[in-house]
Amino acid sequence: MRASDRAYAALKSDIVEWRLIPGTVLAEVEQSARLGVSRTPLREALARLSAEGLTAAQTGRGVVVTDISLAKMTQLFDVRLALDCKAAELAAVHRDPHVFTALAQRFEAASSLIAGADPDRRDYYALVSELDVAVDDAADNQFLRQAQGQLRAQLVRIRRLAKDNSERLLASAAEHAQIARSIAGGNTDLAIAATKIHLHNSLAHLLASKLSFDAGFAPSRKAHLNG
Amino acid sequence: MRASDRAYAALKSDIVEWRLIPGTVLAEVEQSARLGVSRTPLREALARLSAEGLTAAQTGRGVVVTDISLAKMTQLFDVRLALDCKAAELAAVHRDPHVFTALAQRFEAASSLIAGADPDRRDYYALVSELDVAVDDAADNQFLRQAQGQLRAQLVRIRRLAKDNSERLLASAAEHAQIARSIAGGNTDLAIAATKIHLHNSLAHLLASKLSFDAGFAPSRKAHLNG
DNA sequence: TCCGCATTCTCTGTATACACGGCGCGGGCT
DNA sequence: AGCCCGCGCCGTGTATACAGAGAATGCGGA
Repeated sequence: MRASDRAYAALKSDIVEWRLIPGTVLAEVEQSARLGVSRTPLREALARLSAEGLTAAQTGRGVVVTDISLAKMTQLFDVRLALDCKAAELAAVHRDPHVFTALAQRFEAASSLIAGADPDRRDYYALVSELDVAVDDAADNQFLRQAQGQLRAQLVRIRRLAKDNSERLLASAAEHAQIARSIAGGNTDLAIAATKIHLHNSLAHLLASKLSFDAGFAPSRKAHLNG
Repeated sequence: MRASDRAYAALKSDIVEWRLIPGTVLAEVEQSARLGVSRTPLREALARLSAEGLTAAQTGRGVVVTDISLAKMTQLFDVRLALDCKAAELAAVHRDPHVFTALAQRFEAASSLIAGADPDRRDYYALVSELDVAVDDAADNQFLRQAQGQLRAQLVRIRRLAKDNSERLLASAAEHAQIARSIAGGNTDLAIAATKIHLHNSLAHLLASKLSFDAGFAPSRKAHLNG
């Protein structure tokens, strides 16, 4: 694997998992030393991250990890609403029914995943990713896939803010199961409706979590600067 | 201005204006010599172009200018339908009525622009861009803006394939006027409907142009390779 | 004559050295 | 004592040198 790919993957992982918090300045020499690559591939990695919006280039001061405001989360979900609904619509037309029926069944049995010991619920989120990939594959649209990819990087980072209690996750699983069943049935209207429902509930949950997160943990902006 | 920015702008211009046709291999040393920059900033420019989908990195053989198939045009407009409708919807909510009323009036008087001498209709397309920018500004959504930006780069290139006769351009102007008036009126449903109409007609026109273009000018794939 | 292998050549990927610019700090002047 | 100017350092932006990998071509054998 190329050094620039390793640097990109490492930085992206560090950002979405909050090891590098918003506001952190990513100096080239510092990061290249930390990651064990030279400045050239690191610059390529930073350019890719900036194109995805995970970092932003500040004139003279290098690139900084972007922050996530309430307004941005709402904006993100506005675009997700448009893209995910279109993806669900296209997938419902071109889908292989067996694939989505199988996914629906796994979501309907997801309570075992959610009840598991892992506090990060990796098994459950892996299943969600499987559905995302299946929808992308069925939609078969490279532009849609590309646009979705950029949004999902932000989304994984936002997810860490959410208080993922079992209650919400069980509801989320049911919503995903509804989406998968609708796509399996080839019902575009239903697939779109189910997607709208899910995104609405997800955003509502995230906004509530973000409010309590800001209130309880990082009330001032200073906490973002001493990374 | 930075050398990487100049290289990016020059290459992007060369690609969207068909001076570099699809299939052309952009070797780093060759292009860096042609553009008068060194390989490092050129690589950054190529990376940005590849992220936008105007070029694609082929393992070992460098980056090549991507081609535009009928299927890709349809895919592109599927995503545009989702994003432009969402943009129109958001713009209709947050708009400044005066801005869009003025734009609607200019589109209604656009026959003078279309009747002009310029075969490329730059004045008219500049007006279209003004509307795009106004919608983006009114929608006020950075993620939407980012996704739109990537699609529009492809679109400008596709536009060059279209046989822009006065008839279609007059109809297009009327459709844009309808969109602007709907947004000015704050009517989201109407703005979405007008956008759908316009995109449908645009795609139909482009597909017809592409068919005759492929049939009359580049029937074989060889023409893409000797760039 | 055709297929396969090896060699060579070119191109990418990476590292490093250098230049330019901005920002901060310290000293001097008012 | 406060403000302004200048010097120095750190940071990015660019150029270039080097190494490794992949593809094309040519030669030899079947």
